[in-house]
Amino acid sequence: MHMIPPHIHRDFFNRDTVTVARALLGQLLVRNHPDTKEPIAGIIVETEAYLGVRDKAAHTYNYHRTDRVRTMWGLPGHAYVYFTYGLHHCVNCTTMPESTPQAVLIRALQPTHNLPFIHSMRPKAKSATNLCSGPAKLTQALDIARALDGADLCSDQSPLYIAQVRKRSHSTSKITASPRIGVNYAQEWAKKPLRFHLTGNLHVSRQ
DNA sequence: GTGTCGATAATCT
DNA sequence: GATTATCGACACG
Repeated sequence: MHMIPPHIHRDFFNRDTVTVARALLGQLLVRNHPDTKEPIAGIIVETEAYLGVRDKAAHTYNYHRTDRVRTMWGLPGHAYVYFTYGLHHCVNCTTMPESTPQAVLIRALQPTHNLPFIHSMRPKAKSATNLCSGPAKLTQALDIARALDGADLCSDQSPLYIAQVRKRSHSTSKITASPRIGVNYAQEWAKKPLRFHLTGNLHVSRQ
């Protein structure tokens, strides 16, 4: 595509987590990778809110605090990257002030920048809408792993950051809310509408 | 298009 | 030793 807009301000993340999850839709996730001159990026089209110590689906439920989730307890606007299912990485944006361990999981991107790199990392993807249509697909596509845990999302010098495409108050597309994916163990928290996606977008993990 | 199932290892009990 | 904020392959039709 074309020029990448400026990086987002930390205040953006220092807000209610559901507000951030909705406001992130339409913004750009940008990866500065040492092996490629051009940034790799895509529009965020699907997110989930994880509401910290009282949310039974959150990694920080019941004040859980170990090395893995250290980043979630820190400042807003940082990448919380975790490894799961023995195979996959997923990336979150931390929200709320320090010591309020909440985050937004990025679940899908619409690729916009450096498509050759994305295709090289996802050689078996059968269609353009299958490149980044899931939380572990997009970390494969952008080569995001545990080494990026704690990266500052509010600097264009960072290996991973968010660029602000639209103003926080101005919505360009309709947003659909639905239950989060893969959290059936979380009892009453499994049904809450904490997943958000751009209505009708073809790059989401599911409609 | 749908559904089922195995892979695989860090993390926590 | 059990669990897991997933994916891709394969079987259907």
